[in-house]
Amino acid sequence: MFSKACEYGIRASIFIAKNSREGRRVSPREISKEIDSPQAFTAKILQDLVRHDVIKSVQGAYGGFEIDKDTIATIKLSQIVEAIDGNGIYSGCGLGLRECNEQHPCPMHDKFKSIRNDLRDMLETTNLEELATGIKNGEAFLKV
Amino acid sequence: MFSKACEYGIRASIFIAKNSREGRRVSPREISKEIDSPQAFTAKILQDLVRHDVIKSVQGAYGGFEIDKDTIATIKLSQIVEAIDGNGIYSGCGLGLRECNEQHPCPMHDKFKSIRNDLRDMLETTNLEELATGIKNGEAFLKV
DNA sequence: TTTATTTCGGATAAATATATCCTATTTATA
DNA sequence: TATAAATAGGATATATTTATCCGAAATAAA
Repeated sequence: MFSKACEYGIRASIFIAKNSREGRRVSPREISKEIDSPQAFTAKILQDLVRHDVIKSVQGAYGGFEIDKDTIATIKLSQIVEAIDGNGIYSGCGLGLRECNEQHPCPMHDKFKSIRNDLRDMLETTNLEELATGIKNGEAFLKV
Repeated sequence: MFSKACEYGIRASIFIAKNSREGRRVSPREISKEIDSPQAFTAKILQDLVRHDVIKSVQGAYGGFEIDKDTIATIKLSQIVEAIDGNGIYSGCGLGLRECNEQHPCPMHDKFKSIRNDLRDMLETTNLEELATGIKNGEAFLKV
């Protein structure tokens, strides 16, 4: 469904959100340890998310990654997915046709449309705040 | 969502189904032309579908690919997807956790579950017969 | 100002997915 | 039986994704 990079990116963002709420900046080392992902690769993805204004980085000693406390609830999953995988997952054709729409549909078009829309709605209505809360409460996990 | 191989595989299967209904066997050359896919690569995927008993091949002169007329309506999209991509798309965790279930859920687990289930239902209740009908009636397309 | 720590970014490697090429094997028909 | 046409399958090439390594730049604190 999502690329590895995107999976790591979402998990990392949730972990950063949880720690930012507690006022803690985190490093790629700590992130990759807590979400069980390759460190250097995860660092690249984090830089990507910084460039897309999903998270913030602070360079130099005592630096790390963080998210402004008051924006955590405004960051939607769709922003992370679009930053890393683009929006093809919920805008492209399920059978890979370049042009697929009501006027020129692929055979799966109608059946696929509702699933794609549900996926888009879910990504656009889920924010980092609620996901981070699940982790904090110990109801959900970021690894294993 | 699906791999290129899987997209080609579904489109090819629909094209074969449409032609088999009309009693015509088709070659990889004709298939790849009609679904706009790379010929040799498509041929590999067809062999895969033969091994998984989704389609049938007839070797030698006047051979080609076909589907028994009476089984066309029984072949579900899920069979094609599983043959090529496996069932990870609607059984795995959205965030890539090896173990993700009610007892040990990822933060997206509940929200993702319904979408995954809808996708699985769609793939399991859609058969080649109905998809081929759309093509035959000119209501749907396999390329562009 | 020096040092230790940390992100940034380029280069490279490894793994996987996608695509092509060529030959062997099969088989209907002349 | 010979031939032509077709799938089967191995070898290889290319592109993309995933992953690692290393040095440069930034920065807080000693």
